Amino acid sequence: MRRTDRLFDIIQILRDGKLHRAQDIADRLEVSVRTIYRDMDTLVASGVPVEGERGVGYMVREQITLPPLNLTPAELEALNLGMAIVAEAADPDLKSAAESLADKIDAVLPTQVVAEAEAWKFAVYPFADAARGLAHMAPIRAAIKSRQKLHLAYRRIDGTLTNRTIRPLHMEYWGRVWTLTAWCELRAGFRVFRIDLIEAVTPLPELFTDEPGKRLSDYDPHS
Amino acid sequence: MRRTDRLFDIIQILRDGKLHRAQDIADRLEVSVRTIYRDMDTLVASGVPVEGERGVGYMVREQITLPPLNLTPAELEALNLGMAIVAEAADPDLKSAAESLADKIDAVLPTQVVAEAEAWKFAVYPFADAARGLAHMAPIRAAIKSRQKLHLAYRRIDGTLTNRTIRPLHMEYWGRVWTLTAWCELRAGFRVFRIDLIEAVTPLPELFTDEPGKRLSDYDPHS
DNA sequence: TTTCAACTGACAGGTTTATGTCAGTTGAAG
DNA sequence: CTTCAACTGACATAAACCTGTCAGTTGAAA
Repeated sequence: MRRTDRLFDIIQILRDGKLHRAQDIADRLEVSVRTIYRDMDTLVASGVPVEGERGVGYMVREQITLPPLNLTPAELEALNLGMAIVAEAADPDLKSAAESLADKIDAVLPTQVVAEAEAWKFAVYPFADAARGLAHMAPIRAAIKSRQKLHLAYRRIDGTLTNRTIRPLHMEYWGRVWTLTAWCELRAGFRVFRIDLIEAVTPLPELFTDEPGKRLSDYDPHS
Repeated sequence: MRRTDRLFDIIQILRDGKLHRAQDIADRLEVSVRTIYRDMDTLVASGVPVEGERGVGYMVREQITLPPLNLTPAELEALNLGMAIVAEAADPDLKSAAESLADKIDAVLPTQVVAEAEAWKFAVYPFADAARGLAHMAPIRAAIKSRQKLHLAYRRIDGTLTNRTIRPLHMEYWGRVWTLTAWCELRAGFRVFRIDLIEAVTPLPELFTDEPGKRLSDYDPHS
């Protein structure tokens, strides 16, 4: 984890909003300049808003601390996802909070609670490998909802690229990867795809209806 | 990432709820039995409910698909965290959903929306390394809220173990690590601690009040 | 057009991590 | 008490990853 530590340190150094030369950072962290350049690559790829200018140095584009985030009804989808992730946390409070949700949904959010929750803000940055494949999730989610067929370019683990037309049925999160369960028209059977291995998603004009044998409820992973 | 792929494959194999011998899994994935035993360790440590019985084989304790999760007002804290994480996603829909929250909080959640959101469920498993340090978050959060001093046993990156009494002020998430910003009584200054490097948190009976110079609003990372 | 510092590619050495092999032990069931 | 297969520890090798060095190129500003 030594490298992770250094990436974190670099963010802390840049956080002051001032200009920093790679050389100086390298000296301070006792690594070579080349390593700093590589680290900067990683940070940029991870979404940290740092900008390097030739002949000048590095500086963060915007202040790294974000305003407090709060929540809304219309984003219940996003919330559901968030809760699934939070339930993953080892923190027992958060875990049980996320797990005891089902029966209280239609209640009102008292504004008073909101003020309390402002006690902390989050400065959140995506880190590249965690985000792999997430770009496909929006069209997939939309297609599940609208019952729209999809065309997938899917790269199997052995490297083979396959093309399929599918009926998207269900997404699941497995802690490391997301999967898409679908009825595959080509193979005439249910298939589970890893979303991070999908190369391209193309929504097709064709819609699908519930047909016996092709519904999610017909899918039995035991068989 | 080859190993990650295999861990995922193992989960898929076990998912059928049937009995599997390490030997068979090893053959199928073309690795040695010993490697499978090591993988099983990792999966168990990551919270996958798999059980091995000597002389028998491996089987998952419960079905891996969970019922749909929904949300509640009382867990606004958990939600806030969840949204922070969701905002991290590259998925533009989810991102904007999470980002456009602030002004709609006091609204009601119409039950109608809820039904729609049931379109997907999540099977969520913690994976060990992501969870490091999360165990401390509950007491820290509680202490921030109740303005209670904390005693920290903190291991610096160089390995040194230090003991400090602090006023916990603020938690932040940096994509890789959580930090705790606090006023350190020992050093009489603001310090930022990485939560994953905290060895132990002990809430002290002593409370603290806002004192000029020791409040979060007095903390200026630029200085 | 010179200087500065960001940036890139290639290669080599070192460290860390993953895996296989081997030689055991353990607990349950027959 | 024998069998089965989960499990453990130790060690060696192989693969992956990280880092430094070197020899460049590029873009902006003075």
